[in-house]
Amino acid sequence: MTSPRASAEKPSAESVDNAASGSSSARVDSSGLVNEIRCLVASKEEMELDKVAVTSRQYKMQFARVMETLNEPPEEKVIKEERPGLLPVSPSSSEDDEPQMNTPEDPVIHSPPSLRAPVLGSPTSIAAALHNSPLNQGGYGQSPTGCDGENRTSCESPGSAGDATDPEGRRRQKTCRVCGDHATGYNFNVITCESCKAFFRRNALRPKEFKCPYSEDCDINSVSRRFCQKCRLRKCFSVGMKKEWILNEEQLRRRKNSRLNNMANQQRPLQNPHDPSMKNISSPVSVLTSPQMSLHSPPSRHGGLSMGPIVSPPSVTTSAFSLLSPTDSSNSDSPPGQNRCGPLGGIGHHSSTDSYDSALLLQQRLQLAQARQAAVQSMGSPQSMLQLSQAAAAANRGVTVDPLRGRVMMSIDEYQSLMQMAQSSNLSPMGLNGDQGSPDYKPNVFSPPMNMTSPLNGGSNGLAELGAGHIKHEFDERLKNYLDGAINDELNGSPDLAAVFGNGNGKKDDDIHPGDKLSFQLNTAELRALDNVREAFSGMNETLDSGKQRESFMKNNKTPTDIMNIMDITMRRLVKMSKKLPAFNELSNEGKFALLKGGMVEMLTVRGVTRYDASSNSWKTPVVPDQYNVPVSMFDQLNMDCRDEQKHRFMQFVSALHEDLRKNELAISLIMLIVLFSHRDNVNSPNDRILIDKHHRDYSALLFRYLESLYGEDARKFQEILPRALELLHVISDHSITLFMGTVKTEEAEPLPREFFKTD
DNA sequence: ACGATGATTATGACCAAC
DNA sequence: AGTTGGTCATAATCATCG
Repeated sequence: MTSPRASAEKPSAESVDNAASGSSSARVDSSGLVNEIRCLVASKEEMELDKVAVTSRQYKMQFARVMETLNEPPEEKVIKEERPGLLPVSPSSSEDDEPQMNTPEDPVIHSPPSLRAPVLGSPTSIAAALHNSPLNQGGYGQSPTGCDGENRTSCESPGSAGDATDPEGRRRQKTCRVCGDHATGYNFNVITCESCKAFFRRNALRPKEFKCPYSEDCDINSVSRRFCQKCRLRKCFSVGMKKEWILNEEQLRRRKNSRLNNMANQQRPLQNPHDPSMKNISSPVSVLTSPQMSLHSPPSRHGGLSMGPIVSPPSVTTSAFSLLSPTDSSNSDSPPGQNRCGPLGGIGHHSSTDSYDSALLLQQRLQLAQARQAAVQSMGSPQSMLQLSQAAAAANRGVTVDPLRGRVMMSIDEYQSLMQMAQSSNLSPMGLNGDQGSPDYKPNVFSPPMNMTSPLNGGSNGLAELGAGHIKHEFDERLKNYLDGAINDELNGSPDLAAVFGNGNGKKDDDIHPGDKLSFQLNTAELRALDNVREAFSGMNETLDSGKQRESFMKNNKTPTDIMNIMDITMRRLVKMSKKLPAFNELSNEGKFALLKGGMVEMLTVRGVTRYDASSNSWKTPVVPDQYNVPVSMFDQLNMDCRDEQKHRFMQFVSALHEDLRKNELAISLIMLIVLFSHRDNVNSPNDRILIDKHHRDYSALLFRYLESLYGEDARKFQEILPRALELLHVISDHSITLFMGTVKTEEAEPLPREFFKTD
């Protein structure tokens, strides 16, 4: 079912497509490339300024206007102009304000007042909307929809907004992982806003797919989220929201019954609830299937548990501690006979893995809870961050951490036996008493992926030692999501973190420096910077559901034209990624274009290395199903004058990068940024050149610090191999321009890659 | 063809329940 | 204290009628 409203609010797909793909006749060589990249740097909202056919010239003028607005700092004006939004916006008043827009074709007028007023009131609002990506939205007060009259809770005074010194301020500072709006907390496994939570709940289980009116890669922010349901829903899934956690009919029925039950009980306050004769009368639900047991714990979270007394702490910050002490268990906020006694009613079934998870989970939650508590108490202090990192790292080692701060439900017997099992293993419950666990423990949040051989531990890890290799990959993912969120939240709230790497606002040169007194432990600014990088690259692996590029991907025998179209996907995503980088946004427009132009092929190549699968001698990608890989033999179809040399260089580059590096997404992301910021020679502006140099150094340092945090002294070996690898990369890039020459049907190839590769 | 009206749909915010 | 679904208000479109 398509939303009439959504379609009405959408910018014209046609105009956007025209703008995004550009007019091939209008583009010539580098100027065409600039236009192409400009189209990508600008988002759909920007295209919406005028509903006119976008010719190249017109678009340049639009772009100049948009860029003017982009260059203005949004916060001040947004607050000032959106304060009136606190008042309810009546249709009449809004019409009075915008008579010139009163046309059904105008998408703006069809938007709710929350969008209309700021957009029309000032172009700065557009900038605010564009700045509202999860990355750029530094704090609570920046949301353009925050004071629009609809979102009343967001309309605090400027002084109170984003005040990181009080817990409430920190809570408000959470940003939705889907759209970047103000988040309320964890919903379906991910920190989201109310709106995305509701959207997900309503649509995640829908049998029919939405259709994207654009090109399947819509940018989702607090403004654009309504434009494309499909991309919004996909984003929800890609950030880790779990449809399995939406209550099913049975669970809803129980919940309803429970409510009725409670209401009935409240209406009979004088009746003795312990009177067995009353029980069956007052409760429509049998005690044996009391919904209280499972309401907040969908099966997938706790694996479902069988008969026996259960413990159901409502959250990690409260009941997790009470679980530690049997005497405290009586403090459960649930009435006796509900949470602590009685079965679950047969939802799901538990496996040994689940049980094991639960035991570890309890410990790890305790560690995280303590660390979080400490972090809240002394926000931003190195100690608290260290504690948080240690707990997170320990959890990471265990891998089976359920990322939820939700409830844990298990029988007391089960809990005790599993605690014993866990304690008898090497995973000591460090953090509870300051013990840092096993001797080989190296505190770090960004531990290498599971499949990464660490020089520090000789390829083993805590989990393997525990014989839990069968634990599902899903938990790994959930752990990552949770840690990302938890760390980000804590960091976001820290008053000491004003100097965030790359945002140009108070960044201190000494924020990142090897040889920190904490040894290889990453400091807060480094953690934050890595988080920024991770966020920026978060869209790179999103699945591709339809579109021309996907069709190219799905072909069995891919032609060079298909290869170009496939590259187009990555190119566009790389532009999007760049836009999310505070460091990139510091540059002038020309500087941005120069970097993208200069670094695109190199970044593509680096990306290609990470996707290279030696066993099948092909590239595999997460954006389409596994079987649709791209064989390296595709080189054989390319320009015979240079294809063999290029293939050889590529394979050299593959072997030049250590396997550990290739498998580490974050490290590869950093390398790509180093590559991106290594093209200052193409830039004229002295200011840009200085900034580019600085960011190049910063990202290089950050990569080394990151590797150092993983491998200690051994990180130097990576530092030694990188220069040669990057040199090789330059050669590949320099020789790539004619690689597709004479092999591509120009009219069928996407324009963006055609700008980088001569086709005829 | 046009405007008025009610129905339908999607969204977002708030809230109670647990 | 955090997360869930329910509920309501709002806005936009569609269908119908005069």
